[in-house]
Amino acid sequence: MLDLKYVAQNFDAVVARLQSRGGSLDLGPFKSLVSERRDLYVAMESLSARRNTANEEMKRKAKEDPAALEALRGEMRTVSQTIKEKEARLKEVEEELSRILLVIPNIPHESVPVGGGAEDNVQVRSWGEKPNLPFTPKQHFELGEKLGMLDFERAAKVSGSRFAFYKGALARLERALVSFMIDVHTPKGYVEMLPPYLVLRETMMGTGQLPKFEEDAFKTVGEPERFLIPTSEVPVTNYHADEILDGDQLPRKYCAFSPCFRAEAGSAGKDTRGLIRQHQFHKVELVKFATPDTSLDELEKMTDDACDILRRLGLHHRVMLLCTGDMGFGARKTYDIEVWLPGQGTYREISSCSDCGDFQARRAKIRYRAQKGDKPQLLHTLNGSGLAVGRTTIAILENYQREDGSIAIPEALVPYMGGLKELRPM
RNA sequence: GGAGAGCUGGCCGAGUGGUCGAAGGCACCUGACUCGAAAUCAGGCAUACCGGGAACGGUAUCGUAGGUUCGAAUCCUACGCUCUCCGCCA
Repeated sequence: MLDLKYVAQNFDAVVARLQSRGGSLDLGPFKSLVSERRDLYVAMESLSARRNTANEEMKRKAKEDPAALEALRGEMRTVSQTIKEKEARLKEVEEELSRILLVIPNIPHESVPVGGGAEDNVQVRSWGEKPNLPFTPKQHFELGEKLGMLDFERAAKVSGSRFAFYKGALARLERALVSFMIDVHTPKGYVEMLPPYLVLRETMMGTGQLPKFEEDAFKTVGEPERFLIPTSEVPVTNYHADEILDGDQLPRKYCAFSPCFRAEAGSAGKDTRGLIRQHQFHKVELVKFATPDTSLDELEKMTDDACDILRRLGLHHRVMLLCTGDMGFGARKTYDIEVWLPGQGTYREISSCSDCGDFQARRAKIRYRAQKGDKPQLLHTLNGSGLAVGRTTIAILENYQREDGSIAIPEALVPYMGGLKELRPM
């Protein structure tokens, strides 16, 4: 959420910056609501001040002058009534304002290239090379099914489309990747976290998934309603909601494994085969809480921490700086890491690392105190996949495939696989 | 799910209709004392918004939302959360 005062004071500049993200932006009656809000506050405050002084008088007159007390009581009755009416209107105005503010995306940082979509993203670096496979590489789902280790048909029977059963050594590989990733991150200062997978509406509001993207989330029935997390960014970022952290404890770094649940509304027909786009997948997420002056630097480090996993697995990848039109709702700057998939013959996103500035912190009320005695101020939140586990499994299948359909296991994972060095049909 | 107790400032905790933004303590900051520190003493110390150059003044906030009242931390209603006991359960 953007700062009300900031938007009001820099209205045209803000609108211009937001339009670079593309899409429609309707700030509606924002400006008139802001001035009405202000007028209401002024009126209410002077009425309240009047009531408070009258109450002082009444305390005294209660004993000395019962007649005057009655007169005052009558007057105050109407004053109180007026205050209540103004209060009611103010509530409406504020609700309307926050309805508007809550669906405004973050303002892109000035270092973000302006562009309309993925084609305007800028490659900032790459690592490794495409593997030189002397045969026509297969896609991961074909490899997985031939191994007898991926079963989409039975998953559809049990759960509908966009689900999968992993079996045998491939299930173990997914589990091994989780442990491996966490073990790489924690020595770098990320505190391991196992978060709740169901969260309240206000938690989804805090990180920006709601109110705008409700159709993307799975929701439980019954009271209170809860949402299946689309990423552990949601519970972990909100872990510090309504808190004031000490400046000398920043940055705080967390690393959380969780399944992620996404309705994938609006992606009908996209990536329908295989593991690329499922309703449920695993992710190891990195979350940081940083001071405003360090957050961009922390974003660079976080992106590199995510890349480190791919380097250790020997997977060729590139880092893309997203343009204004391709960034997520809460981000002010985002790097996507794209891994090379030989079977698909394309790069696919395997991680997305974002600096959200104070956008989420304002929603979730996460602040810090730079020095003892200083005023609390909003901190900056960052999050990034480190990595999407299912897509890492895909990358291993496609990059380490052999002509006979077996899969070599990257050396770094062998200890996590109990010494197993390859996947063979079961 | 049932019964009971509770929810007050960074923390602990007093406060049952006006004198309460809220005693006292801890923590923290400043000053005195000290070579320095500890101890002690004095003072300060919530957040947000509005007005003001500032000093300062105003308004709101005692789990949340309503209600009663001229006036609510205090009374009433609902809800949430925490703790204890019982039941159930991986």
